[in-house]
Amino acid sequence: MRKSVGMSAIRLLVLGAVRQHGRAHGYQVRNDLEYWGAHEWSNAKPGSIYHALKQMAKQGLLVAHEVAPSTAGGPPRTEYEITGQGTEEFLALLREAITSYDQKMDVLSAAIGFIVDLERSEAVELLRRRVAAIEAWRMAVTEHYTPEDGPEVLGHIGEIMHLWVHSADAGAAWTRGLIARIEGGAYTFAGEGEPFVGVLGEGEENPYATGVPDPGDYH
Amino acid sequence: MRKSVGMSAIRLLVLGAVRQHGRAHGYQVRNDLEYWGAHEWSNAKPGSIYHALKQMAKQGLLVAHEVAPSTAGGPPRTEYEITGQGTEEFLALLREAITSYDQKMDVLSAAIGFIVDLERSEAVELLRRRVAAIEAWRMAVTEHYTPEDGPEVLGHIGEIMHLWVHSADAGAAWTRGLIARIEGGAYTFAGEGEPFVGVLGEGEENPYATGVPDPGDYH
DNA sequence: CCTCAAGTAGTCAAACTTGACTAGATGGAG
DNA sequence: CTCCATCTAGTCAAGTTTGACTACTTGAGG
Repeated sequence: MRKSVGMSAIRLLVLGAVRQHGRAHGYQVRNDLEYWGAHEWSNAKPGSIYHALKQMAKQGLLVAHEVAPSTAGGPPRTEYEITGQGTEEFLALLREAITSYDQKMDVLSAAIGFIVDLERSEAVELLRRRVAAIEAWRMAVTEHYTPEDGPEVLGHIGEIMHLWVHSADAGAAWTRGLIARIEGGAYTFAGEGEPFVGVLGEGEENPYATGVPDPGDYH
Repeated sequence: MRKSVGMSAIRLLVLGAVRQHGRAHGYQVRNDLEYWGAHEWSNAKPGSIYHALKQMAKQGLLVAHEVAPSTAGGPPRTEYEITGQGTEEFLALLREAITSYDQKMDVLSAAIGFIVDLERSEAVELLRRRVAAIEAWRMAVTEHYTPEDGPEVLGHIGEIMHLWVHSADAGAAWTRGLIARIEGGAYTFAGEGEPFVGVLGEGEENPYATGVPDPGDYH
């Protein structure tokens, strides 16, 4: 039994991308992630992607196939295939990412991208647990950081807590909305026929590759 | 003129903590950050803190003084003092963190902790710019990711965008609230007399050191 | 006086991230 | 035909983060 590795958006993204293709090389993963806009909301940069592939291959979650020179220019490429253990890990990461509240939006975002790989009922169940987790966190944190001498003693430092609670509430509201949409029949989940295709076909162009400026540029 | 280094919560936190003391050793910084709850909402772990201190000393933002054995047990310690360049960098980081919208809440949180180091009018001005930046980002992103064939074509992937926009809106709302409170006279800013003391005195105990479980534990 | 838990201060290797870089193939302009 | 911009696919060194570990001191209890 392998020790579970810490949550990270890249592992989930890369594992999920390889899984959707069955077999994929790094550049393909890189393109999928760009198609999903993952470079906007996560640290999905080339180096991290190739590193994750190698690492997970070493850990037995993927198997690496050495493959002949590229069919479309550039250096030869290595293809990766997901293993049984990799699939287990993927599902574990996915469930954990949806359920737990750790205010890392990149992890949640990655998980939303794969949520349809679960069955509809489980997705709803996990999202409900998420809401409960957020509420529990909120309660613990407001109780703990409410000084007996009144909130004034915190001064402006209290604003930080306020920010976190505010955005936890926003996260909870969004989650409830998503639950409602899913229960209302939106999207196609596992075992419900023709799944939504979230990957680019061969030679298909990516309409979202460029154009959204880096958020950091807004100032 | 030194090239500006990428935004990171640790650099801002550590620089600001040293600055408040005038002169501080690593363990002191570590304690301040814990007092502010920074270990809850940022990667303020021992290794990162000591690393940041050494790094910034190497870059001339801090000067390291080798100091005699600890006065209170444990190994000898190194004290750090902020330089003129360090102060400049601190203010630059602070202004940048408040103004720009990069959806990294840890950076913003750190900045809020130091916002009273600016003058009230500048704080308000920067926060207004922040709101504008969020709105600009929101507009760019909604326009760019709205397919001509209607939003259905995105499938569940569209939920990711929805999440980001939702939390941007929450961030904007919180920022507006903060602006209102500051304009309403809350808190004590630079040049307004007795500042709020955000550091622990010698031997004073930290009421918030433990007790809030890790967010990841909620699931 | 001895012990041992708790506090003090910091180090370290392993893992991860970043951004720039390499290097071959294709295809269109001149 | 040649040049060069662009795409393909990936590597690499430098920097950063993590969590476990070390080593020393104090002080309370027996």
